[in-house]
Amino acid sequence: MRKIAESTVRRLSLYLRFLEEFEEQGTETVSSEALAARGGTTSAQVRKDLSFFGSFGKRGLGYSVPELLGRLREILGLGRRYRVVMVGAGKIGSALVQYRGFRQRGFDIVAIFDTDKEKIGTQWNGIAVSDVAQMETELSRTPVDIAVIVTPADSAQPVADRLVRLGLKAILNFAPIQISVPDDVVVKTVNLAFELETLSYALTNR
Amino acid sequence: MRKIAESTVRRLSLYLRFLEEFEEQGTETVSSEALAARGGTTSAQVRKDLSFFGSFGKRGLGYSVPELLGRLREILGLGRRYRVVMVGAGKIGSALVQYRGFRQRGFDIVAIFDTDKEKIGTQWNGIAVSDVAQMETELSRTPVDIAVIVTPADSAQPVADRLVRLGLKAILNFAPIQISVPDDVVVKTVNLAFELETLSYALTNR
DNA sequence: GTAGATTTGTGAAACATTTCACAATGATAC
DNA sequence: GTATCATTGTGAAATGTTTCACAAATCTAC
Repeated sequence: MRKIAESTVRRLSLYLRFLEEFEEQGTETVSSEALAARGGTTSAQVRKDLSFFGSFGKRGLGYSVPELLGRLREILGLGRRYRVVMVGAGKIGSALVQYRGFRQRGFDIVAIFDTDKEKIGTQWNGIAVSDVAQMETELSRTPVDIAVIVTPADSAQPVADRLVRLGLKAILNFAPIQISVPDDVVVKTVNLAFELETLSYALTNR
Repeated sequence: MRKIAESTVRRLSLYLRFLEEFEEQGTETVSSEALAARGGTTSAQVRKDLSFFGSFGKRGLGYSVPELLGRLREILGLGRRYRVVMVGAGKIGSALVQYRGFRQRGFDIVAIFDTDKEKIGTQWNGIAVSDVAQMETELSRTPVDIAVIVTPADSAQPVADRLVRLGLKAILNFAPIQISVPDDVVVKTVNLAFELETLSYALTNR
C-alpha cells in the first residue's frame, strides 16, 4: 500500500470518533463539510484523507454513517481485538489498566510484568502481576500483539530490546526516553515533557 | 517571531533531553551529527532547527553543551516556573500529581479540583482537592498559567470554557475528546485512542 | 424528463518541511 | 604560518502536505 502520512491516520482516528457520535444520534448520512466542522479541519482535507483508501461517498448526498464507520474500522485495523502486555506496574500503569476505554476499543491487557516483589503475585483488575524475569517464558505461552512500556527511563530500552527479541512489532512507550528499535517495529512515545514544553514555548512566544 | 513548525519545537525539546545527558556525562561540546545520532534525525535537520533561532555553534568544533542547554531552555520558555491547575482527580490525575518529573521540569501543581464529595478536602501530595464549583473563586486568588484537564469526556468542554473565561491560555487535555477554544488559547490533547489506533493501523498495513 | 441544488473525488497549485551540498569559519598539527 | 581537517550555517532543490477549484455524479422538485 502507498505510504500514508501519520497526520492522515490520526485524522481518520478522529473521524471515527465523530462518526460514532453521529451514529448514536441516529444520523444516517454525513457530508465531508459536517465531519470537518466537528473536528477543526476542512472538507477538502476530509475528502482527500478518505480518497487514499477508496471512494466511499455519494455525490450530492455525502457518506453513509454506518458504512463509513465500517470502512474506517477496517482501514485502521480495528476489525479484531489486540492482546496487550504491560511492562511496569507503577502509577501510570495502574491508571491505564483501569481505563475502560482500552478494552472498549478492542485492546485487552492480558499480562502485566514488574520487578517489585511486593507487586508480583497481586491481581490488577483480574490480571496477575508477574516477575519481569519470567517475561520470555510467559509470553511464549501467551503471545501478544502490542506492548505498553511504563517503566522508569533507564529500564525502557532493555525492556524494549527483550520485547523485540520476542517478536513484538508494536510498542507504546510512556517512559520519558527515546527508545530505538529495528525498522519493522513501530514505536509511539507519549512523553509528557514534550507536551508541557510545547505549551511553555507557545506561552513564551506570542 | 517567524512561525516555527510544531515538529521543530518537539525536536528542540528532544535535543534538550539529550543535552542534559551529555552534560551529566561531562561532555563539553557536541556536534550536530552527535545530537542527530542520539535522536534518529539528521545533522542537517538539527542545524536547520537551531538556525531559526540564531547561530549557537562554532564551525569546526560544534556546540558548547552548557551554552546550547541555556539557549534551548530560553527558547522553550523554561527559564521560569509555571503554576498548574489540575481539573479532575481520577486515576490519571492521581498518577500525574505524583509524577516527579512534572515539578522537576518547572511545572508546579498548585490547585486540584474535582466534583466528588469523597475527594474534596483530602490532600494530594500536599495539595488540597477543592470543589470544582469553587474554581472561579479560588483561581482568582491563586492565578495559574496552565490547566491540565483530566475529567471524563463530557465535562471537558464545559471545564475548558470556564478556564478560558478565567483567562487561561494553555491547556493540556487528557480527556478523550476534541475541545474547542479561541485562537489565542493553546490546547495539546493526549489521547490514548489515537496512539493505539496508529499502532493498529501500522500493524495492519505492512 | 429537465433544471437546479448538493456534494464527492481529484488533478493542479500553493504552501511547508526536509534534505542536499557547499562556502565559510575555526581548530589542529607540524 | 600554512595545510589539513572538522563542522557550522544556509540558500537551493527535493519532497511532502494541504488547499483550491471544478467536472462528474446524484438527488429533489415540479
